[in-house]
Amino acid sequence: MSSPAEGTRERILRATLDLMEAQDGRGVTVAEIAEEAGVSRQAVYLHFGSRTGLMLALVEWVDDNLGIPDAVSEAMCVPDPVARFETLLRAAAEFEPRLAALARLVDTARDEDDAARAAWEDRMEQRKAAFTTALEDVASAGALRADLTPRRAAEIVWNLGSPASYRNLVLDSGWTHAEWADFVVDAARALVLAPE
Amino acid sequence: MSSPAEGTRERILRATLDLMEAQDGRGVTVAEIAEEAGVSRQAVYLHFGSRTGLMLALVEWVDDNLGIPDAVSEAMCVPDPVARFETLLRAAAEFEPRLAALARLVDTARDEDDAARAAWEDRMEQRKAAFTTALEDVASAGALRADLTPRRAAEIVWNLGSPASYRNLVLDSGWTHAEWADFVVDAARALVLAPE
DNA sequence: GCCGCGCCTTTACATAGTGTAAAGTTGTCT
DNA sequence: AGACAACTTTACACTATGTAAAGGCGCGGC
Repeated sequence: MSSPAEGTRERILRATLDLMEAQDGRGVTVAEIAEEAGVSRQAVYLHFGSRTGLMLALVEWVDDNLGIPDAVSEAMCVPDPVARFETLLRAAAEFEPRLAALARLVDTARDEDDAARAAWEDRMEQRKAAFTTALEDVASAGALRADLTPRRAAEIVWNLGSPASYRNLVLDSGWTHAEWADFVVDAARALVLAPE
Repeated sequence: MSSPAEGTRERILRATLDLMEAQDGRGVTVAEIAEEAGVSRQAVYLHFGSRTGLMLALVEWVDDNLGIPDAVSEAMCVPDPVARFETLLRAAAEFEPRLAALARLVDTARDEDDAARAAWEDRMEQRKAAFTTALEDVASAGALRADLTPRRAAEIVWNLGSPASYRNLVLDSGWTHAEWADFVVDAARALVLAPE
């Protein structure tokens, strides 16, 4: 992990994530990141072009290094559509804490930066798409509430498990992560699945 | 109440709100605000001390000028506790669009500014407190779900109707405001009220 | 050996926005 | 007229982002 093979680029990305988690995503400057990574400030610009470029790279890097694809493909193996959907949702909820600081940073940046905005919306869209697919199967099995389309149900579920929801309930209202994850799954069940 | 001082102060606040709504809360500078209000940049600092001070004043000003207290006290007159709670929630949902741009600005600022953070959290806390009170009456009437405290139920409801939820579903997912408001009320009913 | 090249450092500078300081202007009240 | 408050003007300090340019240094190939 921390072998000499870890290049400057990785060191910068790791330093950024570390600082963000330590400072809860607040006011992390390029100079601080460079110092934390033990490189010059210019090295950051050489690798990422700008603060925004760094953040976009970070979003991708975190996605690729947090095991999210694994968890998703594992969830896909569950045979029953309803159970599959709930497994997927729970997996998403599981990753939320690690994503929270990142979400906060990008969310702040997207107010000022169109590229960051686009990248973030793309990530969120992928998430909605994953829920939509899972919920199409749920609908085929007749287990979706009659007045909802899979897409609309996916938007409801995505909202329930979004970084914003995590922030509201865990970071700002003092819930534990486990309480929040249970709530997300229960609420999704109550709101988008057909009553039995 | 109509001294020249009040006039300038109000012009600045109105200009800030106008610019925020026009630019969706993105990158509004003190210089722009001053120009829009037709005053010097220093006048803003004379009145509000800092950008943060301006935002805090704006939050209060908007609260006092959007008719929110009226709507709340009106909701309080509904006799049945459950109907009262739902009226309160619907009133809150009704004000969300006007609050959304403001929420965005303050939400961005609170990542970097402790005073803005505190002020915003205070407002949100008041909102949760209002729901808590309403839900205590619901609980007394035996209409709250058995496994929830009024406070916890209030947090769930507040999250459902929060600026973050509005942003997720209306601004980012293309729901209409009416669809969102209906969803918030229906979801609150399903999640915190006892099944009949 | 040494040349070139990629990677990084150092230093300097341009720009934008926040916030402070201080002197000057203007209208109003007495 | 004179005092006062509100506001303007000008100037400056500071911080953060981003750009520019020149130089150091190790490493593989000739």
